[in-house]
Amino acid sequence: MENRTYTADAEPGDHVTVAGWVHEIRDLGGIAFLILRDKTGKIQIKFEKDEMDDDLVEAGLDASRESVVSVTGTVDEEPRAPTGVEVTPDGFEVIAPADPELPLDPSGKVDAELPTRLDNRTLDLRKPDVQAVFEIRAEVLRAVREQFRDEGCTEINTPKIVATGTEGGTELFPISYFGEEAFMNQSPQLFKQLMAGSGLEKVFEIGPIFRAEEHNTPRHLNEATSIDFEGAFHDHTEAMDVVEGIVTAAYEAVAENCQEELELLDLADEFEAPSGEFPRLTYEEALDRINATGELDEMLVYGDDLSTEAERVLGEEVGEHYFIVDWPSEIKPFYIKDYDDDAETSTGFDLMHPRMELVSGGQREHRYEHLVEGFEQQGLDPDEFEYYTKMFKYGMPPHAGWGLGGERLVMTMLGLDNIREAVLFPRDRQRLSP
RNA sequence: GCCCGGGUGGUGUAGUGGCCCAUCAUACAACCCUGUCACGGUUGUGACGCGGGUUCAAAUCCCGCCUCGGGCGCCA
Repeated sequence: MENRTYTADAEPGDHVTVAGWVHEIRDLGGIAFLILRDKTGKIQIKFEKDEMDDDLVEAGLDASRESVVSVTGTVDEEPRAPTGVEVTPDGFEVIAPADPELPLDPSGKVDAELPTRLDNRTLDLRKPDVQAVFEIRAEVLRAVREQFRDEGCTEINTPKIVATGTEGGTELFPISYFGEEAFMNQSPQLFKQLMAGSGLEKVFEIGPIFRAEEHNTPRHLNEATSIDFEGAFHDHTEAMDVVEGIVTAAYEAVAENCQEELELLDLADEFEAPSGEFPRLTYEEALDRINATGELDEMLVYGDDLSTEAERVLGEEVGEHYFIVDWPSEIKPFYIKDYDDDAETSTGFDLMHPRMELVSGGQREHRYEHLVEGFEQQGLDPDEFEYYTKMFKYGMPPHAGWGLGGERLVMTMLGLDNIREAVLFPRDRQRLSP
């Protein structure tokens, strides 16, 4: 739109055209105010009934809330106006009227529940605090990319339509691929490993992953954004160094570049980037600390996986991001390498936020025979994964990597109650549209 | 997959057998009001998820269905 001025840029003395949505109309009788909202904020438009053209006043006051309008007029300094300036219009046009009956209230006077908000995401995202979440999400992704690039990683994009599942375990969405059975990929795991063995060596991918699990919780999605890393000649401790850098960079970028958004979310005072070095608890230390709290009905013993409750208890105990390392091999996937001097202990690790798991990773099994053996022990047919395993015959370096849940990162960073708030159009057990 | 708990005007709610042709807020409509900033005031509009059952009487109790949220498992 030519000659459009953002409301935030309207200076006293200017003659401007502002365009946006009708936020509210307050009619006081002889004088009325229309509050116009755009991406940058709000501005007050003044209608003085005795002193202005009747048609202009009528057009302005007849506009329904959330209609898109453009207003041309003079900007004046006005201490009584909410932003200190107001526009006296000489032109007013309704560009796109809004039905007076709105499915939710973008002015935020009346709350709407999450399903209502998600059904009407466009209107929901007219609320500044909702916008702030997605501005921050964008900044997180930008900072993560920059940090990876600074570390010499190459961004890759791998197929989301695949012939076979990644590593077994989670359920996959089946699709028909020209009549052939195919699946939506649950993880870029196998492909990024193949690239770690290529000349690219250090790669990352930010992309969707699909999981057909019928869970129904505030921290699961069936389509999520995974931030993945894989590095050749990395061991698991070096991979943990990388994830520390990534998570810290994301927090620092938000602290530095998103003050306005943090204020909208009432987080400006408390928001703090982590130190950059997360405690690395061994699995056994984690068990001891959980058991020491006495909060669990039953003491955990070696070999137990950590239940949701155990994770919560440990999170409260540690109070910051932390790693759990040195898991028993039996409860970590076969493609994660065991220690060379201790076949019972895995190099797998998890990065935890006090509220939930954020990352899982480890050093990969790069030895061809061990890998094929692992497939067989899992009851998987190595032939189906031949496209993958065969590359381990042609010089596959030791490598390590991890996957970080993008929405979980944003959710825990901002203290969101529900992961769906961190996605524009979430896909969950109940929701396939919009 | 197993287990809980919900669905009342457009939105968010009150109401757990008769006091309910259903409360309040917001919205919408009309009128009054020249400095609002969640403007205020008066009047009005608008709802018990669907189907069946129990009862003299059902928003309220029972059954089925639809639908939503949550807990666990599992995971990012």
